[in-house]
Order: sequence, then C-alpha cells, then structure tokens
Amino acid sequence: MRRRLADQALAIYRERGLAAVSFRRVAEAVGISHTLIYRYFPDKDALLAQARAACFRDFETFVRAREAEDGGMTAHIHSVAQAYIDFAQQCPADYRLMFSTEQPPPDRYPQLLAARQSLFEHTVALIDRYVQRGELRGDARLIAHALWINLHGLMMLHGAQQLVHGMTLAQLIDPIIDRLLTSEERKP
Amino acid sequence: MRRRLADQALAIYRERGLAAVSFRRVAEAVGISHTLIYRYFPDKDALLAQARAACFRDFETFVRAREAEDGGMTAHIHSVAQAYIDFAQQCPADYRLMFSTEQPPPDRYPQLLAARQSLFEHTVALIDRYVQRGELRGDARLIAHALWINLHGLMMLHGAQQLVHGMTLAQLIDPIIDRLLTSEERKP
DNA sequence: GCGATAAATAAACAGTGTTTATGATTGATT
DNA sequence: AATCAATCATAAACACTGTTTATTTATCGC
Repeated sequence: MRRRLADQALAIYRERGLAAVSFRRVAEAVGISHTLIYRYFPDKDALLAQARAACFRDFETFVRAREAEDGGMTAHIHSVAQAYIDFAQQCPADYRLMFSTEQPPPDRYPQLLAARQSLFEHTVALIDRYVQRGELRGDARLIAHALWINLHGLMMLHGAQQLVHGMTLAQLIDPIIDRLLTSEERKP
Repeated sequence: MRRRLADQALAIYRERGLAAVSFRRVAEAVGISHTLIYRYFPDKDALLAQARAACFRDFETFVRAREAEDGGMTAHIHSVAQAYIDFAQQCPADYRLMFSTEQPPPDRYPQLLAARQSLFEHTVALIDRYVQRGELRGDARLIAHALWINLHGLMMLHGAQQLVHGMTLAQLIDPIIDRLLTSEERKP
C-alpha cells in the first residue's frame, strides 16, 4: 500500500508537477480517504521520500540494463555515463525529484538513503574492478565521485539551458570521461 | 519596493525555509497588505525569481571580490573556484534557491536570466583572457563549462552528504582543476 | 471642491497539510 | 453467539496557502 501511494504520487508529479501532488489527489487516485494516508506515512515529506527512493531504484535498474560490459573498460564506462544521461533526459521529472535541492535531510529516510547509496556503490564497484585489474590507476571511489560530479553538473547546466548550442551531451561528456580515465593519478 | 519584497522573501527563506515564504508573511514583514504584492509581482513565482536574481548578483559580487588576479593563471582560477565553494558553504540557502530544480523555466524572467548569465560570462571572460594570451589552449566557453560542471557537481554531492570523509572540498576540486588547465585539448 | 484615477485593503474562494472526533469492521474472549 | 476492544476508515474541523473580486482610501489634475 505504501508502494501504491508512492507510485501514484510519482505519477501525479510526473504529469502535473510538484504543486499538484496533494494528499487529496493521491488518495482519490488510489481510492481512499485522504486522511488514511497518515496510516502509512507520518507526513508528506515521508511520502515524497518513498517516491524518491522508487526513482533511485528505477534509475539503477535502467543503468544496469544499459551498461555494456563486453567492449572493454572505456566502452563500459562510457555506456554507464550514457545511460545516466539518457535516464535524465527520458525521465526529467524523476531526475528533478531525486536531486531536488529542497528535500529534507535524507538521514531521516533510510530507504531513500539506501537506494541512492546502492546506485552509487554500483558505480564504485564497476570502476574498482578495473582498478583491481590494473587497467586504471587511482582510488575507485574518487574516480566514481569525479564521474558523478561531471554527470550531475552536466545535467544541471543542461537543465538550466546554459550549454553551448550545437553540441550533444555526449559530445560534451565523452572527452571529459576520456581525460578522467587516461590522466595520471595525482597526489595533492 | 520590488527589491524590498524580494529581499524580505529571501530573508524568510534563509531562516525558515521555502515552505515559510508566503505572501502573508512577506507582506507583514514589509508592513503592507498581502494582496498588495500583486501590484509588484504577477504571482509567487515572479517574486521568487526576483529573489533568485538578487542571489546571483550577490554571488557574482562575492566571486569578484575574492578572485586573486595577481598570482598567475592557475592561482587566479583556483581562487575563483574557491570563492564559488565558499559562497555555497557560507550561504547554503541562497545556493539552494539559485539552483533549485523546481523553478519555472527561467526564460520567463529576463532579470534572472541576465543575472545568471552575467556570472557565467564573467567566468568565460576571465578564462578567455588566458586563452588569448596563449597560456591556455582550447575554447574558453567549453573550459568555463567544464569548470562550472565540476563545481556544481561537487556542491551537489556535498549537499547530498555523499563525499568521502576526511577530505575538504578544495582537496577534491583542486586536482580536477589542475587537470582541466594542463591537459591537452581534444577534438572528439 | 470635485470627479477620476490610482493605491491599498478587506472579503471571499478553492485548495493545502494536519489534527481531532466519529463511525465502521474486524477478531478474540467469555 | 454476543460482546468488548482494537483497528481501520472516514468526516469534520483548523489554520494555513495563492489568487480573485469587491470595497474602501488616498492622490492628483482641474
């Protein structure tokens, strides 16, 4: 039931925006009274946190389904980056909700924290594999950070329509990733 | 008067969060009736857009005041990056508001667009100076993009408390910038 | 002084998250 | 099987919100 409510909240968010996500509307869509939601969620933030967690799980499923492991390290990591970009473009609402700056501290929602952490740890693990094999130098977690930093920063500028015209996102991010994978490790 | 209202809205936002920014509260703080705000702003989004624009202007003033031009290119650009990080940490609310994912398309608010563009163009200009002098290779706008992408991505991961412990933001971003400034230009 | 215009407010509307009171349903106990 | 308690579900109410419409107040040219 928690899932049905969160799914419905997400559906409304997707097609009508955050302001349209109200207990009344969600409850009506599910077919219950709006005060009954309080049996399943302590407040609206908790409902949205659950919806966010669902987004992160979908995000991870999407990336896992798209990553191409059989073309070598470079192709593999590029495919992950491309999957990240594709998801952000195909599901802009989900992406906005997940990375909204106005959400309460995620410490209070362990499921959300876990879903997001799981996605990130998947990236760390895949990079660490190549580090272990000696194909990549450096700390896997730091490289994963750099990758996420660039992907998220790129999507942010894209969302703000502040990118140079006439270039695809792939054209912008690919050289950055290449640089990330080929450059020597530094010790500051 | 528009400024007074936007300033007060920002003040309330800073200390009590977005949910607390209401026409009633802003109007009371300024000493007018809440419906009078409609003489100055068509709706709440417009009021918030004005507050955002003020943030961007403050942001630019802050960065300009902090950038150290007399230590050479590398020190100069590092100082700008550090100013960016410092502002985001000293005024987290302003930063959240400026880069909120839930704002209406900024095309509708020319002042906001101009303020943000002005800040970005300042970065482009400063980098272009070094490109013109031959100290830096590549397209200034692309390099400025890469810089912003990394800075914003870093602050996002920081805000999500997803960065490795025991490292300052400077320790994370400095090697990235060094790499950005020293690596050869690529033609994808 | 007076009418027209602008400025400011008050009242009202539809809708919100949340709390409290009220009714329906179930399940176990005697 | 009847009853009591605990849960489930709803309805009503509260204090808000953004926004619209009506009403009052002030200002200015003549």
